[in-house]
Amino acid sequence: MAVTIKDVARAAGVSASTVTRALTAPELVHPATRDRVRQTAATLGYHPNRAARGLITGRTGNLGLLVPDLGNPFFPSVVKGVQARAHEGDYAVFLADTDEDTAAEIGLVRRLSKQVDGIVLCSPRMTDDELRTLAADTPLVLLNRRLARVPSVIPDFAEAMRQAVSHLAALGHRRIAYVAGPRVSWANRERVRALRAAAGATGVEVVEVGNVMPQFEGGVAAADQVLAAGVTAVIGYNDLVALGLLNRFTARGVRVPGEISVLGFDDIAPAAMVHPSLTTVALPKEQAGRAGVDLLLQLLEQPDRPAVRRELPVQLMVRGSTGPIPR
Amino acid sequence: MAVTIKDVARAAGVSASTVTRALTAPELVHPATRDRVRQTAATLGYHPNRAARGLITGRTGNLGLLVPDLGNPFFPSVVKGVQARAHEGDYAVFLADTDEDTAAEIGLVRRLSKQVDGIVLCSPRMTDDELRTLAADTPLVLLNRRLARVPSVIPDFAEAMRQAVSHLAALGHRRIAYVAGPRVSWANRERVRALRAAAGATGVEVVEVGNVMPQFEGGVAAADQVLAAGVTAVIGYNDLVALGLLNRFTARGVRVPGEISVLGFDDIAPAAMVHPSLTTVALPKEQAGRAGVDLLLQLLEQPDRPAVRRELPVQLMVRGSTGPIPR
DNA sequence: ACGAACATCACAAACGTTTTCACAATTGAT
DNA sequence: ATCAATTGTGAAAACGTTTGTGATGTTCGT
Repeated sequence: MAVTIKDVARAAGVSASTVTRALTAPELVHPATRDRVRQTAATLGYHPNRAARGLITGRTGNLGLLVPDLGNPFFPSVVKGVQARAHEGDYAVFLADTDEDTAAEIGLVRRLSKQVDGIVLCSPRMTDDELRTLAADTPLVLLNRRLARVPSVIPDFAEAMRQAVSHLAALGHRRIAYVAGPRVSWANRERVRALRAAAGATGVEVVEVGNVMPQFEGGVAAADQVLAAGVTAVIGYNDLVALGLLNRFTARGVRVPGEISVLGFDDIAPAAMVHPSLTTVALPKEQAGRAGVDLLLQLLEQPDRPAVRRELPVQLMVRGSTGPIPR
Repeated sequence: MAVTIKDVARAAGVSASTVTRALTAPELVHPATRDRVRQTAATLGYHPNRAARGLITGRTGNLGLLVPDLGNPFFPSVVKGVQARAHEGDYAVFLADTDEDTAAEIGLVRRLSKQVDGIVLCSPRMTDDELRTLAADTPLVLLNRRLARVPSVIPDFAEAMRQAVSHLAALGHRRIAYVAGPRVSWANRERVRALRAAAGATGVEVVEVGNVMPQFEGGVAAADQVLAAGVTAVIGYNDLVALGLLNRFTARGVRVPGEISVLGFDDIAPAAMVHPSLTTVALPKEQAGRAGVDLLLQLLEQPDRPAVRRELPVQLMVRGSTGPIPR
């Protein structure tokens, strides 16, 4: 059926091993035969069978990517970045969605790990120990999560919160709310810490409102508590939560930013589609995906190099949902 | 390193072939040895090497999925459905994003086709002929596209437009605009046809406004033309376009639905997040993904069965962006 | 009690590569 | 002119499975 290496060998009048070398180790064969082999391979439309190659080399040429929820536009953006970089390196990408389910997460990693050379884990929900166990078996890179001795790429949370809080402080806000994401989310804990630091430095008081799912509905659910807290601004765990807040405020007739300012995190597309548009701290999503693959490919080439930790820049996007405090 | 079939064979005191049969053709081995083999395989944590298996069986256990743009929330939903159904059937999924690029689309299919048993093509932009050529080489299932002799799953466009137009007609609208999507989009052509039929049957006049990219920006760009066309309602090619229209209308101070009603297509999550929320025709996204995999698995089992064409039900979601005509 | 049919299993070949090893031919140094 | 080193190539083994064939022992009908 498909054209194999033997077909090429026969057509070019050489042995199979020469064909292999002509294609993968050009310096080992005579330039003349190399060109001839490559030529016939091209005309015959030969492509090496990756399964056969993988069998002997132990490499699949595939990467795995796990995300907690494709329904959050944040993750498709990351996926795009991963795809782009992976294809450049001639890797294909297995994608799996864990639906925010920790158990499913571990199972999927185990399953994937047999079929890929390495895995990019985006915003994993599992514990540090579980993570470390997996990292011992499989080359792993973490996105939005930091763990000793495992390569990771994370946004600059501290700077992000500094920008957010400075912006609100400059508008006169002195008492703000933070709607927290899932308790198991490392990113949430990190944001809280960064927020406290930034708020402390600026003399802004922070009220924390319960843990919600990192979704639109979570924001809707938290909105009334936020209003009851007597604050003049609120920062959502992420844009979806902030959009939920915005939606509920509008539905209740609370003017944004007239009566309360709303600030998000991520800068997903819908943030710019609503009215008022959402002020948010933009995280480099595609870039994070690309960086993740970069680190993974490095790890595959030099497995015992100390783990790299890459921190990505962030940028506050000032839009319509933040304004001066009510006077 | 990893535990192989020989390890299991040795531990169970049988030959490798017996191990294989105990696991894949249980009726061929004695129940006692079958159980013993399975038991030792389990305790040793044996999992067959898929590359090796693929080499001999010619099957990879992998599926490919191509989508035009992960940035449109419609597609992540489809991806979720595909994933879910594929994992049930013990298949893993290669995902690729073509970025609305026809050339990339063909290249990616060719590349993927070597590594998968079949491909789900979602809203492909290539021509019928190109599609047919590919379908001759690789098991293919089409989503949102119909083509003779190729299995496909499509929403019931005719019914969708009937529901949309009836809704608007009942609100008194007699002259409406349609903002068209990409000219190369089969779905766009199909929607136009269905819209004309529905409008003709209801006595509603339709104004078509240029072809735009199926994105938020496309809707924003078309909004002013729509207003200039002197219509009382507008249907967007999809929700993103409709959200763009909505956004621009709001920015210009045009009241929705007071002065103009807006209707979308798809029912993506952001449609319910904006204010006013977007009336739209919901397409079964996850279900479409699942159905696509269903058809693909059928095709793999019975390659020369006549191609199935599955039509999925749709549902108008009436929300805040449509209302009675201005009086 | 005898051969046919069957059940149960092991052996070996095959899948398409890569890689090790060895061999021949050529080159360079003495 | 001789030997060592180098270059270019082929044969064969290996990767971990599945599957065809055949061997052995058992069951059954007569």
